[in-house]
Parts: sequence; C-alpha cells; structure tokens
Amino acid sequence: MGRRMPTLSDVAHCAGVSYATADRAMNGRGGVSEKSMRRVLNAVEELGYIRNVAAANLSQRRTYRFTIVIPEGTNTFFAHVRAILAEARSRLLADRVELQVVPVAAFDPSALTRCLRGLAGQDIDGVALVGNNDPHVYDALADLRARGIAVITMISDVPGARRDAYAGIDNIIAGRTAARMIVLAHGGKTGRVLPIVGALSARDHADRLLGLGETLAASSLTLAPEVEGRDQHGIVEEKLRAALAEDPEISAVYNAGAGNAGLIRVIAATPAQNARPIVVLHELVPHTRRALEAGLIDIVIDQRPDVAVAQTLDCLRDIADRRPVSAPTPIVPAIYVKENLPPDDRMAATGVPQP
Amino acid sequence: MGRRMPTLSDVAHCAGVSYATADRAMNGRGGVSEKSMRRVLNAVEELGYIRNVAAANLSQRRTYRFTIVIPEGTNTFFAHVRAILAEARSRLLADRVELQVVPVAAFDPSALTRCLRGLAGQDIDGVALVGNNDPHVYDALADLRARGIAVITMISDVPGARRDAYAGIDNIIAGRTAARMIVLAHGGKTGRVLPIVGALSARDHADRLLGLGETLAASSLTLAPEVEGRDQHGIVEEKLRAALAEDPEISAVYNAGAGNAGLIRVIAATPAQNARPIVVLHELVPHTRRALEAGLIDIVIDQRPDVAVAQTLDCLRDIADRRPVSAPTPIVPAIYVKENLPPDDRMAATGVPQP
DNA sequence: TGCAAAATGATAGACGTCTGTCAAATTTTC
DNA sequence: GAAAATTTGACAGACGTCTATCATTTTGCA
Repeated sequence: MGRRMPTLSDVAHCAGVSYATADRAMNGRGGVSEKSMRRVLNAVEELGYIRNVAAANLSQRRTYRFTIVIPEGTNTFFAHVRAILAEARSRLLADRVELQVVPVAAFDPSALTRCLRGLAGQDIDGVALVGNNDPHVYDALADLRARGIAVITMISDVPGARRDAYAGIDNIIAGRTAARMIVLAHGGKTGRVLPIVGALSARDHADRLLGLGETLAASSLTLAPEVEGRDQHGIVEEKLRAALAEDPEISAVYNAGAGNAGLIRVIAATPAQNARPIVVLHELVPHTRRALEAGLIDIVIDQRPDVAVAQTLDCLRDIADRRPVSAPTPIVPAIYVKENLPPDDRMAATGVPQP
Repeated sequence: MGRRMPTLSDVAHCAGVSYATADRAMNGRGGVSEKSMRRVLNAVEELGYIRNVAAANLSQRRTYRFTIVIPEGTNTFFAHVRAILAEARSRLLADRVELQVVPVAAFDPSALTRCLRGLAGQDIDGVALVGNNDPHVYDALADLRARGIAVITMISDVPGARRDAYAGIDNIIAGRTAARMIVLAHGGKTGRVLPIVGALSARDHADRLLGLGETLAASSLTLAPEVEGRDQHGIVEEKLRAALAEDPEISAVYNAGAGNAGLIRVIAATPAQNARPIVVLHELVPHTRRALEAGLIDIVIDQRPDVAVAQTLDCLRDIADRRPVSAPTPIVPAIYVKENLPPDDRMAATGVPQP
C-alpha cells in the first residue's frame, strides 16, 4: 500500500546517471562506460529493482507468439495433449500469448523438418516440439535458435544441447516405477513379467524396458522375452494372447508402448477373473481410465502431459521475457490406481473423445 | 504478426459510441443506457475483445497483495509448505505480486480468528488459509469477503460456501488410495491393517480412515482397531510397538496423520527385515523420503502442496483481475515409491543465451 | 592543444487502460 | 414547454518501459 516498487527512473537517480543511460545499461544497447554500468547494477541491487514486464510489453505492443508442433493422428495420448493445449490456448489469450498448434504427420522426421523450416521464416518467439533423433531435425532446431527463436522439447527430448529446455519425464524412471509396482503387487511371491513395447528401436520404449529390468533384477521376479506390438492394438492383442497361452507362468504384463486397447481386450476375455495377471501400462487416457475403473488393469503410469505443457509454456515465456530461465524441475511419472483418478469432467470439458 | 489485438477504442468505434461510454459499460461504472450497453457487448463479442490486464494494472499502479496464513511450528509438512511459498514469493515478485506469509499458532482457532480480523483492516486483495471448522473463523471469513477480499482455503476446507475456492485433496480419496496400495501389496493374500491417526476428532484423519475402510471392505483384509498417536512421534512409536507386539497378524501399517518419525523408528528396529509389515503413510517430506529410499517403508501418499499453492495463487489472481474464476481442478493425491521420487533439490537457475 | 569518437543527458511519443472533469446532447418529469 | 435528470462525448493525465532524436559533455588519441 504505502511503498511502491522501484522503477528504472529510481535506479537512474540512485546511480547518479540519467534515465537514458540506465536504460542503455539495462537493455544492453551499448555505448555505456564500465563505470556507469557498474553504478547502475549496484543501484539495481540496492533498490531491488525488478523490470516491470507488463509495462515493457505494453510499450512494445508485444504479443508472445509461440508455436507448438504436435504429431497428428488418432493416437489417444496426443489427442489428450492437443486437448490440454487447446485449453491452455484460450486461457493464455488474456495474457497476450498467441499459441499456434501445428499438427504434423507422426513418425515422419522429414515432415517435421519441413514444418520447422517453414517456421523459421515466421515472426515467432518460441517453438515447442516432441523431440526425436533425426539429424535433419537437429539442423532445423539449430537454425531456429540461431534466429533467436526459443526451442523447447516436450514429452521426448533431442540428444545434446540443441534446445533451450526439455519438459518431460525420464523414461528409465518410468520403467523403474512400473517395475516397483509389479514387485509390490507380487507380495513377495515369485512371478514372471511379460514386457510389451511398440518397437525396441524407439528410444522411449527401450528406456522404459531398461528401467524395468534394473528394478526387477533386485527382486524375485523373472523377465519373459519382450513382445513387439508396433503400437497397434490388433497386433498387441494377437501376440499377447499367444504369449499368455504359451507361458502360463506369466503373472504380470507391462506395456511400455501403445496399443493398450488390444491388451485390455485380452484381459477382459480372461476366463477366471482372479487368475488374471497384474497389468501395468502407460498414459491415462479414456480407455485406460475405464479399464482401471472396471478393475481390468491395476496401475497406470502417466507422464503428466499437463505438467509438461505448463512447464513448456512457462519456459517459453521466461525466455521471451529475457528472464533467467529456471530449468524446469524434471517431471516424475504419476502412478494412478482406480481410487486416485482425477475427475473425469476435465477430460470431457477439454474435448477429449469419449467413445 | 500483422494483426494486433482489439483495444477498447476499437470496441467503442465498432459499437458507435465514445470511448468513455464503452469504458463505463465495461467497468460497471453506471450511467449507461441499456441500448448502449447492448451495442458495446455485441462489439466485444464481434471483435473478440479481451481486456489487457497488464495495461489495466499498469494504469492503476496495481500490485496484487495476497496474504497466506500458515500454521507455524516444527511440523515438517507445513515447513515444506512454507518453503514452497517462499519460492513462489520471489518468483511472483516479477509479476507485481506481493505475497505476505503470516505464521499463526497451530491448532488454535482463536489465534487464527484474531489474525484474520487483523487482516480485515489492511489493504489486501486476497487471503488464503488452512481451513478448519470453528464458527468464529467462519465469521471472520464472511467479514473478509464482505469487504471484497477473496478467500481461499488450502489443504483443508471450511464447511459450506464460506470461501471463494478450495485448493486441496479430498481425504476420503486419499484413504481409499492408501487402501488400494495395501490391498495390491498383499497380492491376494489375507492380512490385517493397523491404522494410526493423530486424533479421530480431526476431520482429515477421520476422512482418511473412512476411505481406508471403504476400500478394504471389498478385500480379504481386516482392520485392526486404530491407534491414536496425537501426531507426536514419541507416542506413535510407543503405541505402535505395543500394537505390533500384541497382534502378530498385522501385515500392514497405515498412518493417516503425523508422527512418522516414530513409526519409522519402530520399523527400522524390526529384527527380520522380510517380516516387516507393509507401510503406507502420508506426505513426502525429508524423513519420509529417506525412509522410502532406505526401503523401510513402501508407499507415501502425498497431497501435493505445491499444486495446492499454485492453484491458490492462480485463483487469487483471477479474482483480483475480475476474471471468471475457473474452479480449481480437484487435486488428487500422488503416490510415491522409491523409484519415482522427485529430484531432491531444485536445480539452480541457468542463464540463457540472448540474441 | 585540438579534434574526433564515445558517452551521457534531456526529452518526447507510444503502448492500452483507468480515472476524472466538464460540457453537450438527450430523455424524463412536471 | 421549461426545468431537471440522465446519458453521452471529448479529452487530459497517469502508470513504467521502450525507442528515437538531438544536444552536450567527457574521453582518447595524435
């Protein structure tokens, strides 16, 4: 109420220089002697001056322009991410943030590269994308950053320091977490775990399997050979049914990839309910949610795309505001059971398809 | 990039009225005919006008002033909450938000009431507090709201509609979640669960126990009589040791309250490691974290105070900005095991290359 | 010492909103 | 039809920062 926050004029006065000099010092506009620079910085320190970002943006009629490139298609997980983004979009409009969400063909590095190249010419403050490890994509990212556009990877990272930040989980940790839940659910008994992946060549799936193996190694459980389901529910269904028939020792199933609909069908068809294996899988989306509620599966490990999106947007804003960027706190996978599911209406409200 | 966002001048022009009239219409300043009001609102709709909050706040030299009243003392959970608030405080300073954190004696409704009464006279935009069910507190809250001060409860609610929003978990859900983890960890075997509470008269502890009972009822596990530990580790330690000695059938321990240090001491002293009961308890704080890492306990249910704080602050801001208040999404308890613990220390801020 | 280069000061206008004032236009009331 | 009340218009100043311009002072160098 009484005391107001110091302005740059206050700083200038305190430093014994003119406003113009203080401004030149703060905004790196050059032509400032070392002595003046020091005095200004001291004054900033002394007064606790903080740049009023709102006023700064107002003066420049600044609107943040961010573009998020997201794989398109029917994949329910990315549908969920798109819904989260749509919700964020309307909310951010009040803060003068224009969020452009660009769909790009999934699993197509060249399409992604083309898309990124196209963005380079536009007047944009920052770009977020789901990383992969294609060299052409690296180059496109380097180009964007060279043009002063912030680059953030979400959900999946790119190797090396080719982005300003990464917002997403560590999939090794996700795999270890899944393993812990499986070990716990065996209650000290022995058992055999069947892992399913989309493809071992996919970095995230391989990482999850790695984490799974690490934690299982310290338990009394053994690991069956993994099944490759190519993230397609038909294939997952078929191969899983075969694997379960062939190896009756299997006491737990872990799907590190997609294709959960097929997995759930197999479980639902298990004749004796109490004999079904423990089931752990990834991503809380409508059909995994329903399966949890129905007691067909036990655990869902979720990578919390909402947190990843929030961190991404915060980070983009920090960079655009020339604020020191706090490296986002690594996101840790969430564990969901039937009882701690978040309210459903949120998904409905954000337009996630509910078949 | 070309198109700029519509301003209130644009709205006025589009509606065929003067800026002054448009302003009077938008800010409910009275003296506007129904016809003009309608035309202005139509123009707002048509142009998609959104009030520029930054400019508005700048014009009024507005700094948000929020006060958060937090129980003081050595309780590690509230120490954690205070740490989260301290972090938020410095971060929000850049957004012209002055966060005042006021400690108040724990478990003392009259002290809380006095504190709230004291706030009523100050020039404050919003207050957040940990709710309880004392009538004098209700009255103080009603008084605050009557003075146009937003009131938000966090962690624990107040009954009825005596606040603008609640940010926190539902403790019945927390209890059910704990029960589910215990059921899971028994792997179909029978067992006996020993619940510990601070006091059954505490609403949150009673709720957790209620949830626990609900979910256990559908399992093969039985419930031992609960132990009241008064949230003090010495008492918890003593009573738990006695209970375990008396009833060797106990296969799981669930602490719905505080005093975890005493519980952990008892478990650590269990002679045969493999014979220790399954242990589920609440709140991820340093000592429960260490116990998880050491394998002394199995599960920590956390009420995510960081999310509660973030929701609280967002909500206070929305109200102060006269924005439609999005009712905060109910927070769902998080499940932590050894493997998915969040990183221990927040990473230091890193500079970002500037164009 | 003189001159060019560098550094500094002074200032004005813009951004979009809020607040306030005053006069003019319109409507209502008697 | 005149007086009173209500509604409207026009405008000016403030908020803190950025950008730009121009005049002035200080510094470095020959």
